Amino acid sequence: MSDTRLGWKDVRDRIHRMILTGRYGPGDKLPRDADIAEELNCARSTVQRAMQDLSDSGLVERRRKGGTRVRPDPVTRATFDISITRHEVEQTGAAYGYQLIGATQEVPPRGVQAVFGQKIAQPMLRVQALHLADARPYILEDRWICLQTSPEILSLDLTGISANEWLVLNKPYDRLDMRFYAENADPARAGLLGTAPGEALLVIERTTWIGDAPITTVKASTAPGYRLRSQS
Amino acid sequence: MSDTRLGWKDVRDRIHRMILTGRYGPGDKLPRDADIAEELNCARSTVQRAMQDLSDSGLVERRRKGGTRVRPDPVTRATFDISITRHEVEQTGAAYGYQLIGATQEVPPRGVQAVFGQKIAQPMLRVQALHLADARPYILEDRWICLQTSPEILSLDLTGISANEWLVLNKPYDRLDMRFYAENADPARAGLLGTAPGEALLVIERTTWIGDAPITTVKASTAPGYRLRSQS
DNA sequence: ATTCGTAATATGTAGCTACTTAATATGTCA
DNA sequence: TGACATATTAAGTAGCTACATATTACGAAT
Repeated sequence: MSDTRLGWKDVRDRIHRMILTGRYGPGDKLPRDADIAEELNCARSTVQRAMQDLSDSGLVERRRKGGTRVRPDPVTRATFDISITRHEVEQTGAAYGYQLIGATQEVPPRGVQAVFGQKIAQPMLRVQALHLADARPYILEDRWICLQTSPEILSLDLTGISANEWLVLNKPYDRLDMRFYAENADPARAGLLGTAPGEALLVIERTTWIGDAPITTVKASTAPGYRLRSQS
Repeated sequence: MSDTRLGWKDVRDRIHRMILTGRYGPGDKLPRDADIAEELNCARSTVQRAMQDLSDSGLVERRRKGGTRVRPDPVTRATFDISITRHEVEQTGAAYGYQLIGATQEVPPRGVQAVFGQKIAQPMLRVQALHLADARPYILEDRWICLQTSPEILSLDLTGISANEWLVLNKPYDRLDMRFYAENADPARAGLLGTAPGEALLVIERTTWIGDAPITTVKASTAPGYRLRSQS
């Protein structure tokens, strides 16, 4: 049929195109892997890999015995890469700056206790810091670090290394939870970010866990104009 | 060694844990797949699948001949599922409402022409609509639809079906570009969203393409309080 | 030394077999 | 008719072989 055999990406694209062109619509059932394999003259494992990929990207749903069908409620799945803030700044060609505002041991407020699912209030390390790009405020982070899982943080000089960077390199997480929302700058944050109070800020909240134990939660308020773009 | 053989997810978790515990740190080179396979008494293909997964999630980097190494610049990869707005609303248990504000043929402004990479200014269909949750404003969308790729949209009654939904079901895309940012509500949007001018709004911009041809671009201004959460 | 071609090597892919697992369908018995 | 055990089905996983491909490493020629 063809001089070159089909790779699993070819198979994936082929099925993808069939869905795109309406050959199969939302909710429709696709043939069994084995039949597609025969049709395309390739191995079932090739179709299986192709289908896995389509399933991962949210285009189809696969169930044992039930077969494969086009998702009736199509989702657009977007992925974002969030790297260490220093690298993010340096990648734009700007000079990175870091400024520690404060590091204190406090009992976290209700909201922070809630995201951690804590019952009893335990003191945590609160680190507030400002990331700069070409000496201009870039991201203001308000971070709470669990001292049970990261006691070593207390012996660190946080004026030199950002807690962000140290944690990413030394405390890899298991589970991650992210929230995005917009918030008006209060006077305090406006001052630190060098903007006017009331300015709309994109806020990125991240909480990381290792097993059931929380590691840290950050509220990163980005400077006005900050944009997050999806990969691919 | 064990009564049950290791699956590729077991292998993945095992390597993941080795990185978590510091057995291998950022930048470190991992053993060859074949060696790991022998070490764990499983097939190379099993290790390969495990490694692929770790690579996909941004934890390790793999290069032919170069081997596998822990990413020196770890990224946290977050995925978001964006579904049809109606489904999103209904899933919260709220009643969905849709209100068409206007549909006109216009030549798009510079900014829209730019995201589409258009050289010559061609008229497009502009659809402005409001999505409601329990009769309260939820998302205000300002959409531009390319008439070259979707001429059928002109014969639709957009008071009944949202352009959002029709496009997702009928014009699947090839490529997607997303931007997130925060913006202060201008008086017009504030009125439509039932909030005060200046309020911080989370804005989600999406542009979809089929091949090289643009399909649509939307600027979705979410009502205050809107939050986006990452999956898993 | 520098350049360039070639060999060596680790991952990537395809194909096959065999078996497992989850979900559906069916058939039996009350 | 309904409930429950059992068979069937289609995807999921593991193992193996063989070959492809991308890079690095090395060695020869200039």
